[in-house]
Amino acid sequence: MEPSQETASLVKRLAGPSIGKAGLAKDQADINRIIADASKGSKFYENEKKKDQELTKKIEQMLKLRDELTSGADMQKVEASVDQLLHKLESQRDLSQTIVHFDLDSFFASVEVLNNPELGGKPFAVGHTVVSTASYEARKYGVRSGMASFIAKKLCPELIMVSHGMSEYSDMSHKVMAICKRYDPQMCPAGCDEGYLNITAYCAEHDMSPDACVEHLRSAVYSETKLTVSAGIAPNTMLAKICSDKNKPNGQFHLPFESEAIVAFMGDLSIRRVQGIGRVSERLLDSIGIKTCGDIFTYRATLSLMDKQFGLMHLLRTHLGIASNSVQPPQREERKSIGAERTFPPLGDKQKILEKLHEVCVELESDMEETQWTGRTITLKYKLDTFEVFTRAKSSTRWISKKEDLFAIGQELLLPELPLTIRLIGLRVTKLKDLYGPDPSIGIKRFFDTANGSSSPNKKRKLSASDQEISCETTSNIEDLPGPTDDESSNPVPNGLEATKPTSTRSRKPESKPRPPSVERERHICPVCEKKVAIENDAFNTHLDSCLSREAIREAQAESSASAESRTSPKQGDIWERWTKMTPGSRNSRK
DNA sequence: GCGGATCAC
DNA sequence: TATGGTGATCCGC
Repeated sequence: MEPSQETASLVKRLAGPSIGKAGLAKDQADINRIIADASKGSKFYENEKKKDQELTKKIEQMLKLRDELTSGADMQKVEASVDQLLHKLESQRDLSQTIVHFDLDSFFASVEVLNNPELGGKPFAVGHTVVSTASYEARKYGVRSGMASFIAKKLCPELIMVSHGMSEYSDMSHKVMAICKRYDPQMCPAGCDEGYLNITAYCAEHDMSPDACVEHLRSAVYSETKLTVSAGIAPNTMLAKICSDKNKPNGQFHLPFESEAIVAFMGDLSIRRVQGIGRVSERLLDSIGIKTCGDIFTYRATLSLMDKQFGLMHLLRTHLGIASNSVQPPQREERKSIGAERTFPPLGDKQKILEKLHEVCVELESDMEETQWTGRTITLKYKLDTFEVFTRAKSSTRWISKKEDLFAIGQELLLPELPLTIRLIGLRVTKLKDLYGPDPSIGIKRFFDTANGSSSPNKKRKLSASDQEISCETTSNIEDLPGPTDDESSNPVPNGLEATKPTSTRSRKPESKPRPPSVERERHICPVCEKKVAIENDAFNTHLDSCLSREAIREAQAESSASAESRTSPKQGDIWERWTKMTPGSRNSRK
């Protein structure tokens, strides 16, 4: 056998991001070999190789830095100071909430089997050029989500490819989410096939153990949809998510709610399993000796010296198994961007490329109209036939949402870059403004559409701070309340410095966790919906606008039972839209 | 504010 | 023959 040219890291990289997340098959080395061979020579392969080599170089530099930092430091002393931090973190551990993460088993594939029982027991995959979901039979061959279909075929020649049935997935997902909401009305969906619940109240009210509650949930989902779901039960979202994988498929896992057991559980857990640590961070950490969450403790002094590179606090919390235990549905006003992008066979002709840009503009306009957003900053994204990705952005003084405007700015950004051979074009709009209202003719649009427009004569006529105060203070409620009740978003890992000093020692219900000063944001309670809202950057304006509009809807409906629904529907829409649009041309049903 | 990178799903 | 789309965040400048 000829020795392969690839480094171990490249072979692993080519196997895709989902490998290493799940348990790896015993013959994973053979599988990786097949994947690398099938990829070899392609532009995709060359780009992956380039990225892999750049990362290797970055690691070399990082190790040099580590040696400099550690050689000049009193490691014992550093360790002692980290141990103090650990002690402080441990003292803040909150085991009072019961958090559940649920996850439908191979969701798309399971729905396909329901609709076409012939597929049962066969190796098949949902997707077109790329595998979205593989059936468990296909996974035995090494077929994984995100894998190019032609590679999946090489791994499993009998593989059946099935195209997406998005509307069916949509229906099923809605059903499942509705069932889960019975156990916590504040359920937070995390995509179409998973989500988080806080079942503390439900268990208390129904005098039920967490295990029984989750059994009940899973059996309800199965009896009402014939879909199986796995779940994890733990004191916070990070642990619950990890636990839901433990007895997959169709199982549940309950982590003991005890500090020692939790730290032991984390001890031999691969660092890759924790949210926010992807393939790159895995390699970076591996290079300094960290493979498991237990290794974080071993190398705590090094991590402390390299806080900037690794984010010490987050890793310490991870080692201890401490994370947010707050579960909240996403808020509409939290949205930061809306965009569209499309891949196509590589094009070099300027006119053809502009046609693609136009198509993207048409789609984006339609999405922005449907979801009632407008924005000021346009970012063009393009991918060359070499798979290299670039972005170019431009901020406008006007609110952009029409395809003509999108296209004009898109062209302005793209034309100076040409000539190029391009395989993907995308546009994204940021600096958003919410236009959501019950009726566009009487909605926010009418009052504020021209408010910030440079073309508008009454310039800067936007709802100012003093305007806010009027509407808010008359309802007498705007005051800094006892601090944020949830913070610590379940968002990606901050890979940077975190405060070592609590800003507050006040304890509160879901979790008492100090917020780093650098992240401290002012929040006020909205007089309408009584939720806390960031006050800066127009966010409060935006929120209040939409909230008042929703209030108007509710009053018009004069139907108290519908009020909760009407308040939450826009948020759900956002999440929904996020995954509904996962695949191009599959919004409706398959062909 | 911009551009590159990383990550989740 | 052939490797997705949406959205978020962070860092360095």
